[in-house]
Order: sequence, then structure tokens, then C-alpha cells
Amino acid sequence: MGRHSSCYKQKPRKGLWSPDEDEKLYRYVTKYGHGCWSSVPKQAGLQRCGKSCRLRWINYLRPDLKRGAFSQEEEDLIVQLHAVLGNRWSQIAAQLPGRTDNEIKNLWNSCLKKKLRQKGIDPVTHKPISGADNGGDDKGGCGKPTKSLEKSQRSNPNSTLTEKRSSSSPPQTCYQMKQEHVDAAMGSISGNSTATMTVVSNSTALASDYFSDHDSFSIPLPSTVPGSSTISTTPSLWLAQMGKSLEISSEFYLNPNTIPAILPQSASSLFTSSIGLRHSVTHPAEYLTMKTFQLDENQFWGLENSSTSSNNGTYVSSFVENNGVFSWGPVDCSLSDKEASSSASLIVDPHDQMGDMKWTTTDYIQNSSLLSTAEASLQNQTPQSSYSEIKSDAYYFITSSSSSSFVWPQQNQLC
DNA sequence: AATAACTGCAACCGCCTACTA
DNA sequence: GTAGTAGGCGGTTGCAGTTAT
Repeated sequence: MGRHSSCYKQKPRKGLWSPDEDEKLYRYVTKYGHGCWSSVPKQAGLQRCGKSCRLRWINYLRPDLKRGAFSQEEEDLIVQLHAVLGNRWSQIAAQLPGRTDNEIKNLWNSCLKKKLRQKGIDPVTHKPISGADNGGDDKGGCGKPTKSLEKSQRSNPNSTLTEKRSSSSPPQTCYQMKQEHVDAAMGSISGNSTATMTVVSNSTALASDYFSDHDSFSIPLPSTVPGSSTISTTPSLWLAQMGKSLEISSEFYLNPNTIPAILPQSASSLFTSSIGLRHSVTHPAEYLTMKTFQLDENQFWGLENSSTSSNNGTYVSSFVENNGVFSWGPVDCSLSDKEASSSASLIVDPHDQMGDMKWTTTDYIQNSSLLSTAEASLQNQTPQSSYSEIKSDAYYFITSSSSSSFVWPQQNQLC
């Protein structure tokens, strides 16, 4: 099952590749390209299956591979990316030119996991290892499991990763990035000069369009939300809790190098030069565009504001803040096709050396298609409008500026 | 010196998805 | 709609080299 039939046709060779085989494959692919991998072994005179040839090429023979040990920067990036992406090795590898997923996977399993444990960090959750968790697979939480334990884990599908996936943790916490990694990744947002900005007046969807102090709400939670099935709060209550949130902090920024990997592919079409996060997990100011409420003492859950209040119109952005750890998962597009929604977001173009920021309003209707975008430059205070038809998921981005520091407008300026 | 245990890495396995007929 | 195929991916295994006993 799942085995390639071509692998059986001629009893292909297995095991390590000989230099002769390598040369045959290398010569063939560099001369003709691989085309259909299943035909490569025959054309190249090899007794391997196409799949094996492909793997050998990708992991070893490819001329653009970087050889040698991983640098500290590469290791750090892998750890950061793993915190966000988990074991998505190919996506991690995509951020490290010249490195293969297999190489990174091996490095992680043989080295980086151990290093994290030695630092007291759980390599699965990227959180500090508690006392109870620390006595797990080896002495002091460091090093590789013993052979016998490793074997038992191999034969036990409920252990390790499988257990992690089926644990009771909220399913929306697909991606996580610890604040310390965020901070480490974003040293550039600093400096003494700060620019106070005001939102241009003709931005059509400001915070006041979404919240009023009387706008208490009780929202049935999606089944993916842990805890009670409904929750009530008011925006002002929440804003009071987050009163200091209007000052920007590097903690809400992520390394631009890590961000593209966590975005769905469809999102990239929105702003071709921008990279960033879905708005719901970016900046406290962004909370203003959402119904956000407190789950418990430490956790906040964000819901994007829908123009309708019907339950099935709730547009869920699965975003949770838990003690400074931001977690987010795929948007649950439970919004009815026929219902409209609108929201606002802030965009920072990382390629804009002036550190300009744009306040963007968008309207969505039917299948979350973006109907219109009105942009207003915050720095130049020159409103611009543009319209586009993007059949895409409803994602926004806020991106990090390369070298600027900002103080965000106070709430009354927003309103 | 012998051997057991450990380590790192290359390669394989099996599942999944996209594509096509 | 379905079956077959290819490619891609993550998990697992095998093995050579190294280290510890």
C-alpha cells in the first residue's frame, strides 16, 4: 500500500549509493533534468526506483546543497521555526537555503532536542520543562533516550508525537512562538526616536465602528475553544485590562524570515511584497477590530468582528494569548457565504525604509472575497484607495518594519 | 583489547495529496 | 466518481563510526 509499483518492476537495488551510481544519477539529471522521476533510473542506467533516485538527488547530489555543519544562526532559526511550525520539516527547510528537510530533521532529533532539554525547554512545546515533565526519557531531561526505550517508543504509536497530537491541549494552538524567541528574532525594533501617529480620518472602519462601550457580547464558542461554551465580556472591560497595550513592543513582532513559512500559500497573493501575520495575532491595537475576551486568568481568545451577530456568522480567528505565548491556528471560516464582514488592519511594509505604516480597511462579502481596500498612509497622511478582487482567504498582514520604532496612537485617537 | 552502548546520518517505508485517464 | 500513478512528506530503520565500560 502506498508503495510505488515501479519499485517492484525490476527488484531495485537498496542501501547505500555507490560513487558509480551517484555519478550516473548526477550526470543524467544535470544533463537532462529529472523530469518524471520514475523514468530516471532506466534512462540513467540505474537499478533503483525513481523515488530512491529523487531522494538521493534532493538530499545529497543537488549542486545547491550547503555542506558542512550548521551554524549557530541556522540552529537558532530552526528552533524558532520549529516553535512555530512543529515537525513541518520541509517548510522549515524552505527557510534555510541549501539545507534539506532530512538534514534538519536529523539535526533536530539528534542534537537540537537535546540542547533544548539541557536548557530546560521542552522541545515539543518549547515551554520550560516543569519538574514533573523533566524526569521523562532520560536523566535530567537531557540526551537521547536509551536504546531500549527508544525501541519501545518506536513500537508504541501512542507515544511521543502521536500522544502530543491527541493530547487535551486546545486544537487551535497549532503554531506557537514563545516570546523569548520572538524577542530574540526581532532585535531590530528599537531605538530612541519614536513617531507618534494618528490615524487618517477617512479610514472608513476604525475601532469605534466595531466596538462601543455598550457593546457587551456573549458569544457561543466554537467547539475548539476549551472551557465553557459561552463567554461574556465588554470591550471596555477588556481594554481596561489591556490599558497599556497601545504602546508597541517588539514582543508582538516576529522574525520576517520565519513568517512566510507560517502563512497559508493562498495568503501570499494579498500583498506580494509583504510578509506577516494574520492580523488577529499581531498587535494589541489589532484587538480593536475583534471581539476579544478573556478565557481565564491568562488566556485571551480573539474573535474577528462580524457584521452580523448571528451565531453562524461568527468569524473565528483562532488566536490565544497565554502568558505571553501567542498561539494561533487556521481560521475557522464558519462565516456564512452570504454574510458580509468587515474589519481593519494595520500594514507595515518591510521594504519601506521610512517605516511607513498603512491603515487598511477591508470589506468582505461572500466567500470572504476581498472586495475593496482603502489604504491611508499613516506617515504621509495621504489616503489612497485601491480596489481588488482577490478570491482568497480572509487574511491580513501586519509586517515588521526593519528599523523603526513606533508609539501607537491612544485609543481616543483611534476613535 | 573486546564489546556494549551511543551517535549521526543516509535511506527506506508508508501515508497523503494532486493529477490524470 | 474512481482507480492508478507520481511526487512529497514525516516517521522510522539500519548501519558505520565513535565512545564508554
